[in-house]
Amino acid sequence: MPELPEVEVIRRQIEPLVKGRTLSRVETTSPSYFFVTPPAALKRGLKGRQVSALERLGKYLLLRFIDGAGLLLHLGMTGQLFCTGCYSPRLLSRESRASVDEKVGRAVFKPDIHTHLVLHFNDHGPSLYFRDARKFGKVQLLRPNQRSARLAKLGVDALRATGDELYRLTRNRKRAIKSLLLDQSLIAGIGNIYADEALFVAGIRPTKRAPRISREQSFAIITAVRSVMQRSIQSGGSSISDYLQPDGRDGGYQDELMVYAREGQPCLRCGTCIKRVVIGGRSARYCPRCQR
DNA sequence: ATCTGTCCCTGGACGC
DNA sequence: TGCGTCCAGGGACAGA
Repeated sequence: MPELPEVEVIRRQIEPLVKGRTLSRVETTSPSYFFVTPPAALKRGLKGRQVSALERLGKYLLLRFIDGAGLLLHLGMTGQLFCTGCYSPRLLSRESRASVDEKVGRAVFKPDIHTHLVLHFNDHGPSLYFRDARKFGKVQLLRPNQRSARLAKLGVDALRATGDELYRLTRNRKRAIKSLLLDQSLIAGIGNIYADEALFVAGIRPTKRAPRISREQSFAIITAVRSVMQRSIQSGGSSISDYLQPDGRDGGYQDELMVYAREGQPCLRCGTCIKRVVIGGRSARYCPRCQR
């Protein structure tokens, strides 16, 4: 599922592709929970707008237009952004998602029933496709100077958070450290994968209560968050369930995971069986020996 | 402030 | 092989 590193990989690939271009036509599926802004209003509001930048805020993407308007995107759990012509062997697993391009003999993405938003540009260059099988994603059009309540709630970006900040956040809060790391209003961008991985690297058990985290441990956690995420961005993100890069390639970080999705398997450091525990309704994986 | 439960949704895992 | 059932999981929100 897309967390900060995956969203950042997407941003880096898509921004140069769309910057400076003007939207000509927008296709959508029917109104649903997915569309914070109803499809009809989206189509009206996007047409003719010129892209100035693609920003990332936590796990959100904000497509900015030169007049100050913006298109806010959240990928939820299964959201994917693709560009025209992207291809992947994985796209072949579902016939509806892709067709084999006869000329190049490979699986090229083709919009299907789960492709809820398509952005076409007036230069007839590559289009942008937002596919989301579970519709946990979100699309919202922000008018010029409209403040987004969703963005306003976000805490400091995970790549910019400091050990001091985390230490301050852990005072006077009784929750488990894992649940605190997942709280987007405190630190934005950390999801289940990177919370588990960072806590492993920092050697801290996810169930540990926030007030019991020392200043030193706060620094260790933030350092781990940063290193794990930067390494993941370099390798193209974690292709765990649905995530693919916009050009269709798999990420590489799923092969470097130490605990996430490794429940029941031996710890790669000490051989102890990786355990799973539920914290705040979300599962957490950890090594009982390496993490105290 | 925080915790719990509910909802949104569907593919994949699992049992028979 | 095939069908029914269960469930994960980010985030918004309501209610305790």
